[in-house]
Amino acid sequence: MKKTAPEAKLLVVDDEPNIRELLSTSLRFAGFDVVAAANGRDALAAAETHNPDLAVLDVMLPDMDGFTVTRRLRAAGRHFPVVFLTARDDTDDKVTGLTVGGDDYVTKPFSLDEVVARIRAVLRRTHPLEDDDAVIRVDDLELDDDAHEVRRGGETIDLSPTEFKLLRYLMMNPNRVLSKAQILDHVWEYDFNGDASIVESYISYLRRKIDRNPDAVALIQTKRGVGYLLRTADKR
Amino acid sequence: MKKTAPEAKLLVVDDEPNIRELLSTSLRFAGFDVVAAANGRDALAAAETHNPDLAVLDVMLPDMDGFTVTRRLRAAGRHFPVVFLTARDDTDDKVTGLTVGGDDYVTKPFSLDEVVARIRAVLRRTHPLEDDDAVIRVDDLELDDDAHEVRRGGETIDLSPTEFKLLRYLMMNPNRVLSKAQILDHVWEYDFNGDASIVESYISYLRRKIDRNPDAVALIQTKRGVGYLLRTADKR
DNA sequence: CAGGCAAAACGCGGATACTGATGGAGTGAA
DNA sequence: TTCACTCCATCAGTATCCGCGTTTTGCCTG
Repeated sequence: MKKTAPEAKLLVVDDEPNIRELLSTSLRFAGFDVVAAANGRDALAAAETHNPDLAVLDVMLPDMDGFTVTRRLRAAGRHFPVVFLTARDDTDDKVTGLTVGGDDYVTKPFSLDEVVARIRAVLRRTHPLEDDDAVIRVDDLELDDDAHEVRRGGETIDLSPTEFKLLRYLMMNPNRVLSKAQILDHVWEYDFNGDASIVESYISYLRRKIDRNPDAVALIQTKRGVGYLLRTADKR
Repeated sequence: MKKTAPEAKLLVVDDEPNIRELLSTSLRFAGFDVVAAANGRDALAAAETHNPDLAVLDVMLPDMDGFTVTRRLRAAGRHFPVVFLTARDDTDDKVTGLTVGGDDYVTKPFSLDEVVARIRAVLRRTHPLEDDDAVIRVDDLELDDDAHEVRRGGETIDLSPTEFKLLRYLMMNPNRVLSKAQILDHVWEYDFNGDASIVESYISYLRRKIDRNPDAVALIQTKRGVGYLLRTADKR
């Protein structure tokens, strides 16, 4: 997994231990420096102590809701951005105002890769200094996260949301075999309980769209019995 | 979001914590340097201490009204412009006279993007030095904020107020996908609690007026499942 | 070494749910 | 009245996921 150049410090706040662990672990693995808290009170204290660059904040906490936490943080002079976690049905209609300022939100159940991508996007917007680009490149393949657009050799390729997330995951890990289980864990929502054959289907969809030229070396390769791999041309 | 080049310092005064927070956060993100106050007394003190370039001032404050605050500021030799926040049902005679100097006013409930635009407009008028232009251009599309006018290829296009605000938001963020939630948060008034499908309607209206030529590449593009995007032709 | 076998991967087709585009009705304000 | 705005219903087009039959591949055995 590509690391963010200067490691940003994140504060993860969720009362469900499973989610908190899941997030902490994968964000840490993504190269972030992670501090976790289980409720609003601890979150405020942790913010004071660690002064994070961004917070991932569940809106439903046992002691106070995420908005209150945010308001108190801001009142205390902490102006780092927040990525809110909300239940899917809260968001569709009611809860608004989550994207004000540099903030953003992700609905539960989320896919891990999606959360990482959103966090990176928010950090990119609020710390525009770094030359950290929204575009990932592998060979003549370009994936632009801001525009949500994929090009191969300049040609725009149209992908469905899941195809896009899958390709992004592959492109973040070029020349590394990714098992179907890994792909499921990162790209699909964490409560998905279908089987891994769905990954085969989506790999097949992707191949049809990005590896349509049968003469060229395929970017997506199968490692039978192990997983899949996105290969760069200049690799051996 | 486009930032203002030389950061101007703003004083935000409102007694409702939510509004104060909402404004502070989004103005800060818009590139301003923000100081906030909850009442007239604190506002006067803050003006002394921080010497802002502009104040955003609620006319209804617990201790004194916004006009009194302004009068005292002026008496103290502070002549920075003020953008007043007023209730929609305030009588006209109260509101007239607000715009006499370089001042302006916005009615509550406001749209965040609208407030930012008005503040920029006032600053533009009072600090004409900066090469900060009132005209946003994307391809052959021009939006003139001062004249409140939109042209495509020289041809003037007539838009309703909401259509105008929506287009402005899109044009301020070219080549970036904007979700319906983001659009609602920035373009609609903060107390709007209808659902996001209204955005679809307005996108549809805009397309009819702006992308009426079916042969040309559409400026407004749909990213299914993600949001909308205003595309520039010269995409790298 | 050839042939056969089984597991893995693939591709297709279809059920189902969802998303977005659009037209029209209702409401309220100028 | 007319214009903006909002909401709703409908329709078409997509996306997702699963199941099943086919193909490929690696391996084992004779």
